[in-house]
Amino acid sequence: MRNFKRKIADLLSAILQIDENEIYNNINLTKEESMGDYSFPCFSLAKTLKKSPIVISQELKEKIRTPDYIEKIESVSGYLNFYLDKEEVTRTVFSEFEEKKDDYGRSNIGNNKTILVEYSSPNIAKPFHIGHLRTTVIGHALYNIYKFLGYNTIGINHLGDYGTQFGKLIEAYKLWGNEYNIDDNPIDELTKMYIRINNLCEEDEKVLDRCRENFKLLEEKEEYCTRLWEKFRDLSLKEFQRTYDLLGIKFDSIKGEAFYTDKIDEVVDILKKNNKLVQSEGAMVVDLKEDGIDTPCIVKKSDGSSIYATRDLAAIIYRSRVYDYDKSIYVTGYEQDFHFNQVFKVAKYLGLDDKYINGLEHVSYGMYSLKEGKMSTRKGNFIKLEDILNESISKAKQIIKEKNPDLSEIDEISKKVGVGAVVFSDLYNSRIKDEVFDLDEMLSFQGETCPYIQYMYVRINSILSKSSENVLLKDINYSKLSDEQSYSIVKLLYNFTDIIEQSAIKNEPYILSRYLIDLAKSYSAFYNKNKVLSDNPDERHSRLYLINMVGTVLRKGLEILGIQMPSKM
RNA sequence: GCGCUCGUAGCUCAGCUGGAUAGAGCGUUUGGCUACGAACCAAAAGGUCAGGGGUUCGAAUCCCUUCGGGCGCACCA
Repeated sequence: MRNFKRKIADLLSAILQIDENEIYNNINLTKEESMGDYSFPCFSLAKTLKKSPIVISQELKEKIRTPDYIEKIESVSGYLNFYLDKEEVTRTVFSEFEEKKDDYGRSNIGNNKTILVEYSSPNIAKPFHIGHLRTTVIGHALYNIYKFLGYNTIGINHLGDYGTQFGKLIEAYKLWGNEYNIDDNPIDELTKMYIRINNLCEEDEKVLDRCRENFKLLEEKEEYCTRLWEKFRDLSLKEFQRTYDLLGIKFDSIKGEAFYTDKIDEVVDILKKNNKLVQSEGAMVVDLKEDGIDTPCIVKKSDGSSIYATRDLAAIIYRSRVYDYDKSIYVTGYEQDFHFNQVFKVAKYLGLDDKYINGLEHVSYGMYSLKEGKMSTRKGNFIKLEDILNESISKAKQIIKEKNPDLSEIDEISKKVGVGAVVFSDLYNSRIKDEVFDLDEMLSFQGETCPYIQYMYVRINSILSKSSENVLLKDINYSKLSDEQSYSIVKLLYNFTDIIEQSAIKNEPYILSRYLIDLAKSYSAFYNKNKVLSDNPDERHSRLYLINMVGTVLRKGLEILGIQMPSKM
């Protein structure tokens, strides 16, 4: 059994006659190595036991028969500190790795439950800009995290391929179609048209009405509009694919909002049947006052066409039937908090099993802004993601040429390093933080960055290939790994599964990112203090095994974040 | 106006369900390549945790309040 904290909780529970889970929750990891591995604060017991915390901890210490996995127990000013036996911990970690190797850290707590991850979801005919970076990389990382935990995971790209915006584009094409060459350079040209039509709409309300009318025609499958829409869609998808290829992302399902067009009638029917649909200012809405939301949710606009929310509701019904999901998360910016709040409330009235409703979760993240201000496609104020990735790749290439001119496969490696740097920088902070786009910071290769992790891995690799020894578990002398640097690596490795689980519980990939930095850092400190290829065979074997583990976890960890590990750089 | 959210070192951010002296990276200063890759390591300086109350043995963390930033509040997505 690997859970030392649990063991300590059981130990204390037996003596104190307190529920072991309560004790388990009160046991902390210590802050510093000098205070041991785990600590149990005795302050809350003072009242019931009518003794001072200091006395309690001292008495506890005397009552506990120190088990063999614990080196010593100390009572320090009201805390009971447990020092685990380092060899025992190391042995536990090593034997687990020996058994699982590349699957070290993988678990099956997901129990094959189905989880849907909706992410990326760019808008057709608009540039794939850095604003889409977050949903794309956070979603992809969560997708991999859940998969690693044994969930049946489905990645969904819910394209923004519908809505009034297409009415606008169709109108623009009608007006100026012959002025733009959308076949050669689709997104750029369509964007220009989009900006131009938006300006016209602002000047002239009648143009906006014609745009809405176009969308209504599209929804009614009118031939001209549909054909045009299909063309825009195909051209855009082809262009987006280049970015997805750079990022190495594939989806299990790519369906746009348009896919749900013929499914919105059912939504309307169900809501009607459940007496939830009311007329308001010409539109069909669901009143949500009872649910604590003042603004009603529009299901049909006054012209009878559908709206974002309607299509999301249709998607919920569809996905419950097709995937029978247990959980369904939506990775979008927090400006959509209100929207999803509404949709999830309305979803309660669709007559679906509670499981589908309770499984809905909006995973939101902060905004990207430019130094010049907010990004806006309409104002032409954006930076294309593809450009950033390519810039990072060429920067990586330049550095590699400088530092390692003889390296072969330089293009492949530059791609891994360059793309990794951008992706990682976006996965390094908690989702909710707003970010001001800073190219220098994003393309930084020093300090807490992806290239730092990759660099540590590459150095591990180079040591491993220098020694051709195949170290077996029986060759290891655990006493050679009790120094501060080695043991702090062991403790980090011990935590790997827990870190992945935490990332999933909070839907926060940064927990994993920061862990990988910690591990890389602690490897670097170890490396500077210990010679791996020591003349002493016991030392050499033990260290080789240890650094092989570090390398494996670093590689696996980055892979889960959606980043490739180079073997040289 | 109402709702949500954020405010920690010069900058960018961690700080787990409240626990011991608030931590990293960048930047600044200093030292380290005749040990396996210096995209590295070691060390120093740098904080009234936005302000004020409260709960608690104990608060950056929980509650209230003020201030400041961001986002949202029906026919866009």
